[in-house]
Amino acid sequence: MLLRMSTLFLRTLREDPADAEVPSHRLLVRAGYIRRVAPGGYAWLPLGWRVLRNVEAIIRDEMDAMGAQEVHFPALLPKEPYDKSNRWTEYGDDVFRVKDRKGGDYMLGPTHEEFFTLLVKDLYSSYKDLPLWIYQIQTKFRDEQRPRAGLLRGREFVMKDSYSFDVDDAGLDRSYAAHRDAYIRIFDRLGLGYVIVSALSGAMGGSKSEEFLTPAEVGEDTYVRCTACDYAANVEALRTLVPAAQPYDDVPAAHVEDTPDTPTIETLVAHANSRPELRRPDRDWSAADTLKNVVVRLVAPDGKKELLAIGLPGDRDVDQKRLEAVVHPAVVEPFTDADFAAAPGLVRGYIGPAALGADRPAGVRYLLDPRVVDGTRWITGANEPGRHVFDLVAGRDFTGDGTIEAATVREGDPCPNGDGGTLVTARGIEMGHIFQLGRKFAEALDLKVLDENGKQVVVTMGSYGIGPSRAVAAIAEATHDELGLCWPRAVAPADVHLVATGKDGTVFDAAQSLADQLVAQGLTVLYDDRRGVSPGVKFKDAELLGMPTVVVVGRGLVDGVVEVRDRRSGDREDVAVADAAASVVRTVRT
RNA sequence: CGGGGUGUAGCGCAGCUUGGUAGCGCGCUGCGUUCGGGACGCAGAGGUCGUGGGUUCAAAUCCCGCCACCCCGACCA
Repeated sequence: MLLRMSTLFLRTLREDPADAEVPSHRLLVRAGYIRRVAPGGYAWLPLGWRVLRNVEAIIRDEMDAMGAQEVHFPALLPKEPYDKSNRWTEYGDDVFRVKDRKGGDYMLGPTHEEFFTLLVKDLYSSYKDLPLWIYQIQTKFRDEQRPRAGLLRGREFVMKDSYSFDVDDAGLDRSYAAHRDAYIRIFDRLGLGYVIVSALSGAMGGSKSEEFLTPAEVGEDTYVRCTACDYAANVEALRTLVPAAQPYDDVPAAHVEDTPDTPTIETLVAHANSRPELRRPDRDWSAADTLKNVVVRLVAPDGKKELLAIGLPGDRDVDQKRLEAVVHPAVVEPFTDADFAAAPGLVRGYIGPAALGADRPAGVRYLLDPRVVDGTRWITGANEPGRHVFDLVAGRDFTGDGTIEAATVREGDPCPNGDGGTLVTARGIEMGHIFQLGRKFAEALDLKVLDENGKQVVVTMGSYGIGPSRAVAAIAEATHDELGLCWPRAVAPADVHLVATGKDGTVFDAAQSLADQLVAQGLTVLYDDRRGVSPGVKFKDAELLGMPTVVVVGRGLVDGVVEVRDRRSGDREDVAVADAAASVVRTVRT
């Protein structure tokens, strides 16, 4: 394949586009790989399209190799199957909905669990047909609240989604493991670093799930990993290490104290430490000795509202993102001043478990941070202004309705494996997500097969996604340098960028001849055959466009050499013209 | 949805405070020179100044409304 710069549909920009912040977005636009056509929607230009197709080819290759079969669905999907899984409601405003001329409801597919399930139900009815793995590479639509960073978060994007169908849980485990292995091979081939982290299943429901994250500053996911073991998790899915229950026989009975003007944790701690009779004998009070109770309102997809109180150590906050993830598909609304005014039982700044215990206001659910185990003693609100309770013991003086993982995660927190390791945090781009769905969709849509005893059994499923369009951005993000893009060989739009410099016709003849030889060897060559364009412009473009190998035919030609450059390292080497083709082919193939 | 910002030529921007016939750089066209690190000269093409209304002899500029986009906080491949 030969791409000629003189006719390639490409315009590189000398300056950064004003609306692009993150490097991948900036460079992909500047280098003429993509153009924005709508918020969260991009046109792929020839070079960008080639990269996307290269990424897809690697994914397709590994999916086929593992034994999955490619199919393709419409993006325009009817409502009925979504009603059965309840997702027509659950998706809320996150999807595009359209009506046909007869008023029929449709959704632009954000993912396809229901339809794969129905297709299998359509055709299969025996355990002998399973396991089955089918996938597609398809355009998905989500009405993101805020598209950003170019391809990293679009409203229209490309996704490879695959689905596994098994007759039992052991089969699902095998299907999940097979996909996990295939994903590892895919990300290895794409040439970018990744971590596999435990994740929440979120909108998909189901049990086990893991994400493949590429570490990146601009990533939207925060994850933790242990310094001592291989534990890694999205912060949303982090399990807090639960301390052992503590004895409390020698803890005095809870006592209410006047604590004027202490509406915040800081003022409360300072006050407690300033009163000799309240001081601890061994050390100062700290924020971690207080129990903070935060009230929020949950709104379910069907509009039902519920009050949720969260009790957590005062040195931590409620992490909005973790909370939303845990209560999904409900959304979280703050509890406002007006709400407090309407709920006299809840005194802002002084809410304590007593108000949330047996005689709490109707409809309030009270969940505790996992660290609030039986026997822990707390300073907390007494449900009236300026008063707090001391020595309130969990399990003795109050209990919650359960626990909730919603507190902020900090560097240095203990690893949930309890091996003494501590957690460090980092950010990453979600490149892939694999789920054990279980029987949720099969039950909703009545997908059953006969087992070997002739009995009807519900099929168990997994779903597995990779975002190829996001991967293009993530690879650009991970590999670019200050000069421009810098593609790994596996996905580069061309193997070689061949630059002819000067005005001498013999230079262009030699370059053309070299291009022909490389193409004959099966390489894709991006040939800068533009006449009258200065060498500086061509070199800058070559660096911006980011082919892994750059070959310059120019002033060295009179001495019988061409220059071979490595884009990433910047290394340059002169090679005899006669050996150039063979040398470049060797470089590309190793 | 909350907060901040921006809409002027294909791209990046100035002009707006203080109203007076729309400008700069890049890119683009023609001719000539140049040719290994974003060359130069000359001559050109290209603009409903986001949009609707208002004030005024006169609006990119002042006033009111609307729209769009970008960035920062809560969702997902």
